[in-house]
Amino acid sequence: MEVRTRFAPSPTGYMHIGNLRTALFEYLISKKYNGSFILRIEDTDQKRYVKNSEDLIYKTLRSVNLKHDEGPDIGGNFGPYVQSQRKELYLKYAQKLIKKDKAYYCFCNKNRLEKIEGGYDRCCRNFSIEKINKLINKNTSHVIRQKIPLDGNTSFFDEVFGEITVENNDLDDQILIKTDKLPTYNFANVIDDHLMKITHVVRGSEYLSSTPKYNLLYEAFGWEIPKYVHLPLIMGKNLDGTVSKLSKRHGSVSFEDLIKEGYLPEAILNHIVLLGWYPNNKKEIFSLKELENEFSIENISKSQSIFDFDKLNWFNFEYLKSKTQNELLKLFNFYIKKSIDKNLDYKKIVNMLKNRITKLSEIPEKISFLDKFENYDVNIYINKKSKTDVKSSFFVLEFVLKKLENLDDWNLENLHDLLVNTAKELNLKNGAVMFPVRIAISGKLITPGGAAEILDIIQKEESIFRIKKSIALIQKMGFKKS
RNA sequence: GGCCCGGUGGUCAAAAGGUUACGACACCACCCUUUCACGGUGGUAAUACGAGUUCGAUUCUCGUCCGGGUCACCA
Repeated sequence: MEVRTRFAPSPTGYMHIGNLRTALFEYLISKKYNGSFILRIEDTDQKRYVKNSEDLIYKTLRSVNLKHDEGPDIGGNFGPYVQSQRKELYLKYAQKLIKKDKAYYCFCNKNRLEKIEGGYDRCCRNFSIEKINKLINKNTSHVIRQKIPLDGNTSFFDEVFGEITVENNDLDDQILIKTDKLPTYNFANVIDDHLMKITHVVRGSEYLSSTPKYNLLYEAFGWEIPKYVHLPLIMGKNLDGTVSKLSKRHGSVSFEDLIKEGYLPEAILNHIVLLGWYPNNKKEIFSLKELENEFSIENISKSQSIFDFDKLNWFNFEYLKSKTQNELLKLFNFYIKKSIDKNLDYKKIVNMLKNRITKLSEIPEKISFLDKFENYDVNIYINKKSKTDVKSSFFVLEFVLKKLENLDDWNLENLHDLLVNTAKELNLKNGAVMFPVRIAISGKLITPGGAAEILDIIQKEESIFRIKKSIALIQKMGFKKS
């Protein structure tokens, strides 16, 4: 039998990282067994519907390369793939259940329900046919509820968690069809999964406790029960140290937020696949193709995991490192433009930034000094290791300035040599020259890149200008020429 | 609170009765170095607790504790 999995997001406006991870696992399971990955939109809650969020779902799946084989946009043999377009179907099946005495009409209004303590009291469960007909003829609004057995227990087998048994007593007569005639999530899920021939129901473990009700439904219909694969939850750490289901208060937890922060889709995917699954080897960096081969249901873990931004940073850094200069140029372009107005060589900036950033959003702040030169505290010239102070720096700068003014062929190699030779000439450590020059042209104690690199990027005219300015600054603020 | 699930360093996690308890991230130190990074080397740090089963428990059983999930006309 063909393995079929489905990703069934609700169009609520953003892609939660936990949802994406579920989609990933569903995709991987289908690929692992050469099966199909189906996309189904679950829009039965008209109140929460956010317009155009289907587009966001498509866009997200595309950007992480999770291609679906069937779905609203590409069709398939089991459509329609949007639940609101399947409305009549659910009602029909619910009525079938009523005939089988596995479901019943409930006429309780919300007011009454709210007053009952301890959940629904099953007051409509045993209404006579006459009474029901009368109420329906009077157009009394109603829902359809599942008729859960009053005693006994229900077991199901989960591929990750194993056998789980609960007392039927603990299950409530959940609503199948709402007053608006649309199905609830739990009901629509069962119907659609069966009709779409889904073999593996993959979802977060928050659904573990409602799964017995699913089984009862499948049994009532006489349908084959799919394999359940419940995934351990992704958690977030709260400010007070406690943990809870990953949500907005934990920071950026939607895919699009993470992208905005400058994380790469591949890095995000790689990070979340390792949250709840582990490979048989010690490997950590996986391409999607590799995952398709190596993924296995047996290696899904049971315990929840915390979404760790440090680790994500590391993954992002690793993926950034593996990019070519051209790829980086494309990736960095937008962020460099944010803080650079001048016409500088972006390639050089990329080279300088490489290995120095973990996420793209760090770029603007890191390189703004290339564009704007601001006054600074001259005390930053004092450095033990480089054996520099304000006075020595002043001397070096004046010395180097003349040499730079005479340098015609302004390139990285020549600049580097010039500085090294200067140090030799003055009988100083390299650092004693590099350090003050770097500060003089950047105005910063810490910069990405060294003196030669920065000189090369901002070019001769600006370099000379900045050094002169720095010399003047030292004279004015700290050290009087003797 | 009832029910369900889980519990190995700060985080992710390997070890499916016998190990000096693997590895990665983070952290720290040192080396390299032109600041910061990168890179290299090394280090700190864990089986929640208590009983049992066993020659021997991280591993099996039970209890306690802790954590999480769920109890909607939301998904």
